[in-house]
Amino acid sequence: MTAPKPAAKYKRLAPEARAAELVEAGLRVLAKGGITAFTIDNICKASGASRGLIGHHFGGKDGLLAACYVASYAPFMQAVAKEAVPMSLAALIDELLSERQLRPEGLNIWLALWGEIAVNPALRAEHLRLYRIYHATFAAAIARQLGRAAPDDRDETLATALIALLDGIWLEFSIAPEEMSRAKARAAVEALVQGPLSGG
Amino acid sequence: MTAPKPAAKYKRLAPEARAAELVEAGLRVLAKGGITAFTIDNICKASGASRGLIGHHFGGKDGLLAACYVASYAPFMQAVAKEAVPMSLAALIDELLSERQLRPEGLNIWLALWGEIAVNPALRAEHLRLYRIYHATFAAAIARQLGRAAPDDRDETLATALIALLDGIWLEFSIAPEEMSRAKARAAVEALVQGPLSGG
DNA sequence: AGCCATGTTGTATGATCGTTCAACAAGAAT
DNA sequence: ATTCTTGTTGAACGATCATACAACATGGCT
Repeated sequence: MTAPKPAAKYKRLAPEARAAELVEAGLRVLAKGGITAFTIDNICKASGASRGLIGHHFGGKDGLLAACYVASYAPFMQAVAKEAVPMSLAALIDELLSERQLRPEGLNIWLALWGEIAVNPALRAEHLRLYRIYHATFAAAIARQLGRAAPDDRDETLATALIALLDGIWLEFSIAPEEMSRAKARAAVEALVQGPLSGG
Repeated sequence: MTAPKPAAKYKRLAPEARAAELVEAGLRVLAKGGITAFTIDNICKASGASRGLIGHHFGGKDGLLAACYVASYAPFMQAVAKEAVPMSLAALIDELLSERQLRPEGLNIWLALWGEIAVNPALRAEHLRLYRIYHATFAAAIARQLGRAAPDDRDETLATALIALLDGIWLEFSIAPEEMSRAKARAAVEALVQGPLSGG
């Protein structure tokens, strides 16, 4: 018999890998229980890691929360910010109402994070930065749709309105899925958008 | 000299009056610090009452939170549900974007409550009940605007869209007041709404 | 003036919170 | 095989959390 190899007590990960696992666990916790459930204990239990790790990798709970925010914005930014191949407005809306983006779990996360953005200055700064990119992408797509080279004031306003509309839809979809389906969302957007964007 | 009247150690209130004070204090706490700050200690400090009172009047923290939700919905319901004198759609929108309704403090409260609605079944049930009234009022106003006696499917869809749009505007207004003013809000609503509601 | 129903207080309690940190071990380097 | 860097652990800590409850005080009542 060879000497029994002692089972490793834990797996050692590269910092980025461990950070990614913690962010994922944090998002899972947010999806399930909102910001109230976002505690060191819950996150570590969800991740299978020990309590010291969040402090070690993110400096504390707030650091992890900010990382979760960035991570949950990422899919939207990825969908939106393809500068090389600018999407049409219809494609942009389709993407944001797709199953990939409009998912109740993801929206619970957003809801929890929004509540914190309103209150947490560091998170708000990060939100503003990302929002402006998001808004600019919409404005550009609208301008393109209307045959303009660059967005004018009216396009900016439409972009604001469209983002607000989509945000509101996400909101209803998350708060009360009983009253907002993906089909209803599409119908709602079409009902409001076709006027200003086709008529000119 | 007359005998010095000993200063009363506390003021005794009728249950409804005390409950109202606690709800108000709870809303103030939510506005300032979000759901995270919604603690017995903070609320009692804000209200000037002692810690036992919340349990006594609401059965616990959750009971007070539900009461806060109802209370913060009240102004909207009041603005919206004037069945005796149905408002025009324009008046309805005007009211909801007025200074009386669209205030950043109030919206911080909504944000905090929304985050809980998504997670708290009791709160969600209450939300559904109130939302349906809200939605019906919008649909009726839209139908009236379009010269119909009762709302059809298209009016229902428009009501959904309009509510989502207003929710989204409230959201942006609350999260990032730097990017959403009352004027921008009006412009955004007009930009999207004038098409389907004037053209027919 | 005394009684009494009940609104109010504040301490006690146990659970849970975020953070810290010294000891530990994994795994690459040698 | 040994060394060394550093990712990881988990107990300890003080702060704060929600709740319960026995003692207390108020204001109306008689």
